[in-house]
Amino acid sequence: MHPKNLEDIPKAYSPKDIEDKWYKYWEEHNLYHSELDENKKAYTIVIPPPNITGILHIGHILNNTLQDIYIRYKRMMGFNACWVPGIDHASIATEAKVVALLKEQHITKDQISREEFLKHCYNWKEKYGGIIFQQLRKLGVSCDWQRERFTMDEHYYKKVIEAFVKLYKEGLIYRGYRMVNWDPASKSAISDEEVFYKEIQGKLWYFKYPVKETNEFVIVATTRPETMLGDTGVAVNPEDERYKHLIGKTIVLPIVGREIPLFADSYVDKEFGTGAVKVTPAHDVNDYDMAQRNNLEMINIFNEDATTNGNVPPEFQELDRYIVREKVVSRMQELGLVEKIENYTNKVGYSQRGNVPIEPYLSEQWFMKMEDLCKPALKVVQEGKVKFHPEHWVKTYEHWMTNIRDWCISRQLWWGHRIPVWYHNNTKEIYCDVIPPADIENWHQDDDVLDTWASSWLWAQDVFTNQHDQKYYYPTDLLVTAPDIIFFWVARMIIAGEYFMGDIPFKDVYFTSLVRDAQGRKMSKSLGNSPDPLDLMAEYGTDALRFTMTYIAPLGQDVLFSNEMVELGRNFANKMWNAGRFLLMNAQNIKLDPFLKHKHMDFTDKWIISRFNQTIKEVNDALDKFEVNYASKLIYSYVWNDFCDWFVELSKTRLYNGTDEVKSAVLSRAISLFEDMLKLVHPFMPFITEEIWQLLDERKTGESISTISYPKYDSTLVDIQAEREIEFVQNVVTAIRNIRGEINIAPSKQINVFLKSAAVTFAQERYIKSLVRIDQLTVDENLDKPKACASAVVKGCDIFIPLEGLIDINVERARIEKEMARVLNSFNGVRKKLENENFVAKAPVDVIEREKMKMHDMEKALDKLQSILDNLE
RNA sequence: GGGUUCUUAGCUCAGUUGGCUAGAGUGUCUGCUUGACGUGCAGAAGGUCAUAGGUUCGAAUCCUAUAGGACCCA
Repeated sequence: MHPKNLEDIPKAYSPKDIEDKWYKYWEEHNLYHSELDENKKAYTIVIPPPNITGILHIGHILNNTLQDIYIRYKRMMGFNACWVPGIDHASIATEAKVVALLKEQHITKDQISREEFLKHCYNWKEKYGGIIFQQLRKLGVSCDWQRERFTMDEHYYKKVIEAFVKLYKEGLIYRGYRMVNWDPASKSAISDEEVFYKEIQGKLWYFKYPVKETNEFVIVATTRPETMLGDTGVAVNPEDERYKHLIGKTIVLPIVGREIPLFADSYVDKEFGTGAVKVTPAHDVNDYDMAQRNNLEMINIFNEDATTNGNVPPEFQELDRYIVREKVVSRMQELGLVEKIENYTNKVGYSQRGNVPIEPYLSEQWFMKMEDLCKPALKVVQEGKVKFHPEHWVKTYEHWMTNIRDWCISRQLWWGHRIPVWYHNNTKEIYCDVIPPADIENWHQDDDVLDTWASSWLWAQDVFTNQHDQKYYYPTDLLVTAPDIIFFWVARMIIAGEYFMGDIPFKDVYFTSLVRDAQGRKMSKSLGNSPDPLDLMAEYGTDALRFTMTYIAPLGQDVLFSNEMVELGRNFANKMWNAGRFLLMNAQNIKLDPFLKHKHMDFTDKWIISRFNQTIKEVNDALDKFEVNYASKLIYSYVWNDFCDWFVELSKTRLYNGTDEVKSAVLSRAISLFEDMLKLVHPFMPFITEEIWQLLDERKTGESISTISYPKYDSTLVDIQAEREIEFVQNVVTAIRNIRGEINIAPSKQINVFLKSAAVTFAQERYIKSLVRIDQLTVDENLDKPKACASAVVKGCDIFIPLEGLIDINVERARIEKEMARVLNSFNGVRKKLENENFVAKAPVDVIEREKMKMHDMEKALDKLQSILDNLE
C-alpha cells in the first residue's frame, strides 16, 4: 500500500493542482508520442485544425473530448494511437485581424509591401497561434505534440502548391471571368459556402420604366434600386398576357437614359411583383444567366469595395452602395417614376468572415472543376467505406455532391498559399509549376492566394511529412467534427484523398452535436451566452466538464448546455473520489494480500464481477457504434449504482465484522475491482483516474493508467445466478426501506422483520440485516402473519414488520390497497393479452411464456396482498 | 419552395431488430450529524409517449396526414 496519510486525501475532490501535475507528468514522460511501428496497428486521428485566431469555446470541449476518449481508449486497447494536433492559417480570417491591427497603427495594406504585411501575419501567428494549444492541454488531450503541424509549414506549403500544379496540368483548374460572391470588406472573392443568409426587413420599390415610342410604362419591382444604374434589359415571362404586346420594344432607362430591350425569358415568375423584372447582369446571378441567354450587355457599376465606379452618371459616382440607393430613389421620386414602396422581408447573402452583404460581382478568378472529382468521393460514402455517424448526414452529402458547382479557389488576399502561376510580361503566356520560371525577371506571379480550404483539404494526408509515416498512418481512423463544415472540409478531404492518394482519408466521421444555451439559442459572442470553458474547468474541474459534455450530448442532436449542468460531472468525480477514499481508509488498518483476491468469494463478489464484465462489453459496443453518450451513461450507472450504492455498502459487513483473512480478501478484491473500474473511466476522466490510480499503489516513474491495458471482457465471469441472488436482496431491502419511509420509522430505531420464504441463504440474511438496520430477522417458510404489522410482498417472499403501537391500521390498509391497485392494473393488462386468441396463436412462444409467468407472479402477489388485507387488525 | 431532423415526467433527455409494470439526471416533497461522500444516503409523488388515422396478436417504436420547433439548401 502506498504510504499515504489520510490528510492527503481531502473529503471533497479538489481538481486544481492535480490536473496540471498530471498533464506535466504525461508530457515529461512523452507518453503520447507515436512512432511508426510495423508490429502494432495504428489508430490515427487528425485534429480539425483550429484557426490561429481561435480560442477555446464550449464546442471545442465536446469535440476534443470525444477525440481524446477514442485515442485514450484505443491506446489502452493496444493500438499505436496517434493524434496529430495542428493549426490552420485561416487566410481570410487572419488577414482581417491583421488588417484591423494595422489600422490601429494607421497603416493600410497599400502603404506596405506584401512581404512586410506577411511579416505582420507571422508575428500574429507567433503571438496568438499557440494560445489554443495551451487551452487544449488544460482539457487533458493526449495529442502527440511532437507532431504539431501548421498549414503553412514548409512541407505542407509545398504539398498545397504541388496539388494545385497537378490539378492545373490535368485541366481541372482553370481561370475564368465569372460572377462570384464578392466580399467588399476584404475585397476578395469568396466561395458559395462562405456565404450565409440573413433575413432583412427591407423594402420593395416599384419603378416605372417608360417604353420608347409609346405612352406606356412597364413597372418593375426591385429590392436593390441602386443596381438600376447597371440595368441592360427588362424581362417578362413569355406567357404573360399583360406584356406580350411589348416584347421586343425598347425601354429608356430613367436617370441614365440608356436604351435597353424588353425581352421574354421563362425564368421570370409571373406572380412575383409586377411580373416584369429589371435585369442587371453584372450584379445578380440570375440576371447574369439571363443576359447570357439573351446576349445582353454587362455593365459593372461597382468598385472592389462596392462603391460606384465611372460607369454611372457623374453625380452617382464613387459613393457607397447604400448612399446610391437613397439617391436613386429620391431622384426617381422627383421624376415621378416611383409607383409605390412596400415593406418586404428578403434574405440577403452575407460574407461569413466580413459579416457584410456580399455583392455578386464579375471578376477574373481561378476555379476548380468539381464534377469528375466528386464522383469517387460520392461513391466511397454511398458504399460505406467512409461511414458517417449519425448516418443521416449521408443524404446531405449526396445532395451537395450531386449539385455542386465549380469551386472558386482564388482569393484577393496576401496571407496564404500564393497561386503558383506566372504571366509573361510580354507574351502573356501562362506558366504554372512548383518552381518559378528560370527567367523570372520576365514574369510576374499571380497576386492571389488560395482559399484556406484548398489547403486544409490535404490535412489528413499531408500532416505526415514522410512517405513511410504517410503509408503507415493513412487512411486515418476517425474524424470528429461539427456538421457545419461537412462541405467546406469533410467532403473536400474525401475528394482530395481519393484524387491524390487513391484512398479514403478516414474510415469514420463523427458529427458532433451543436452546443446551445439553456434556451436553445446558439452560443454567440454578441448574446454573451457563451461560457468560457477555462472558467468552467476552474470552477468544476476538467474531468467534470468532460464527463458532463459526453453525458448530455447525444449523437446527432443539438445539446442544451448551462453551467449548472457541470455539477453532474463534479458530483460524479466526487463520488469516485470518495469511493477511493473509503478503500484507502480501510487499507490503513487492513493488510492487503493480492493472493487472497480470489478467496472468500460470495454471491456479492460474483455479482459485481459479473456486472463489471457486462459493463465492459456494453461500453465497448457503445463506443464501437459511436454512442459515446450511452457509454458514459453505462459508466455512470455502474460506478454509482452498482459499485458505490450496493457493492461498497455490502462489503462493509465483512470489512467490519470478518476475520482478518476475510477482511484482507474483501478489501484486496474491492481495490482490484476499483482499479479496473478506473481504467474503464479513464478515457472519459483522465485526471482523477490517474490521481486515484497512483494513490492506490506504489507506481514506477513514468507509469500511468493511460498506458496500461484496458480491462478485457470475460464472458465466463458473467454469473446469472449471483445476479438473481442480489436481485432478491435488493428487492427485500427496498421493500423494507419503503415501509420504513412511508410509515416514518426513525432510522435510528431497530426493527424486527419476519420473512416468509423457503429460500433465503444465510449470506443473504446477513446482508439484508445490515442494509436496513434490523435487530432480529426471522426467516420461516411456514410463518403466520404476526399481529399489527406492516407488510410487503416481493417475488418469492412475504415481509412482515411487527410494529405494535406504532402503526395505524388505516394507514397500512391504504398502503396495501394502493399496492394492490397497482399490481391489479398490470395484471388485467396481461390477462387481456393472454385471453386474446390471436395473441396466443401468433405471438412467439417466448413472449407468451414470459406473459404467463408474469401473470402467475402477479396473481400470487395479489392473493397474498388480499390475505394481508383480510387479516389486518 | 426542396431536404434533413425532432416532439416521451415541471425541466434536460434515454428507450437499439415492434414484446417485462415506459427509465435516468435534475427539480419538488418526506426523513437522515448512518464510521467514503450533505458535491451525500433512503423513500415518495410526477407520464393521454404532440394530434388524428392506419398496419399488427401487440405501437413510444413502423406507415400516412396534421400541428409545432430546429437545421441545411435554393
